[in-house]
Amino acid sequence: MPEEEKINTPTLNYHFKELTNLITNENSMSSYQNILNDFLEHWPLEKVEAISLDQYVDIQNRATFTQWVENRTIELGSISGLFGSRMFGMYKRNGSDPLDGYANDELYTWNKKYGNDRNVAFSEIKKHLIDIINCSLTGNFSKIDAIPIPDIFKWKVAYLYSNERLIPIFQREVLKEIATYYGLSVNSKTTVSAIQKVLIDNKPLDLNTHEFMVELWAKFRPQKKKPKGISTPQQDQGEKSTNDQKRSGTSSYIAKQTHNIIQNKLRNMLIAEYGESCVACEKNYVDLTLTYKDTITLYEVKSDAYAATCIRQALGQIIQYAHRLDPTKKVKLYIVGQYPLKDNEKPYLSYIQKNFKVDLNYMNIDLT
DNA sequence: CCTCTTCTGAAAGTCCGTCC
DNA sequence: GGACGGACTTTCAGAAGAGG
Repeated sequence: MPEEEKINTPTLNYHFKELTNLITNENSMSSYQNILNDFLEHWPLEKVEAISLDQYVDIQNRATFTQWVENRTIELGSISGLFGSRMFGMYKRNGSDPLDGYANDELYTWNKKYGNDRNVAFSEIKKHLIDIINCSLTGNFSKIDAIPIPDIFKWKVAYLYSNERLIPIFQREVLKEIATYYGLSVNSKTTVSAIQKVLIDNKPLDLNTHEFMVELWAKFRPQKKKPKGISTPQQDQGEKSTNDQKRSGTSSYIAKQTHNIIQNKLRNMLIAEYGESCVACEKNYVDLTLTYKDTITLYEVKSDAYAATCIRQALGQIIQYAHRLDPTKKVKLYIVGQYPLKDNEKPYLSYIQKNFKVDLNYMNIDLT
């Protein structure tokens, strides 16, 4: 077929929609961490060690391990539709004919290499599954490459148990592109674990695994045209919509709204005083950056109702942002909250100012 | 022997009919 | 309309074969 490349499959679009929903609807209970915790509570290693075939794969049963990995954790990285049920190693047929080239009995279909008998084959698959989990728990990812379970499923399982030390992207093509982008020369012998290592090594400190995955996926997901250089965090993204929720960890929807309102208001104030060209929004993950004469001022906005808490939350972040700035420039740091410092909070700030050699200050933006 | 080509099987990826 | 699952297609590495 000529051409013009096939666009995203519905599955992949669905995947992306889910991901962005997950990031934007922070008030929902389904933060990725909740989903991950939920999965790990349901399927600790001990339970997998005792798993039966019925608990592993079944028809019309959302409680199975494979359902959990494929569908109930879809927001953490989709493997749906990429290899059908074959990726599980063994699946239960739903009235369909035995599958050519595979071993079949009256109920199940599985890869011949696992054995001729259903039970032998399943215990083989189970052994591999436990291997994957053990390797993942201990961070021994390179050993996972050789475990004979289809890649797509294998690495999703590995991700779930990896304590977020793997990036949940599983399509070989996409992985290959990302690795190439980061300078790894990829050929058919390049292992997934090697690519994963490159991804992890390139994860910005400011992003968690999930946020980084969303960013990579937005940039590299299969589509008609390669989006050369979609917006990167280095670019000023202009005024932030207060409805447009960007990255963030665990903060609530309300908190996020407040954060954006403060950020926009401060941005407008700075532009009014210094001009638009001096003010950058979300540059290098910094909420606002003011470059004026020989001084760079970083503003980290926090939405907590107490100035001291804002300072506590922002301190680590803003110092990390500051350390990579041009050392020949003067650097000022501002932590920005909604409310002024209360008298009993002032000693906290004074203590930091006295004991750390950074030009750190606090300001508040009145929203009323 | 060595190198290049062809063959082959497994894995990966796509398409599409069925069912709900 | 979406999810599922099976048939079909493509890709790729290794084996086998052909030719020098």
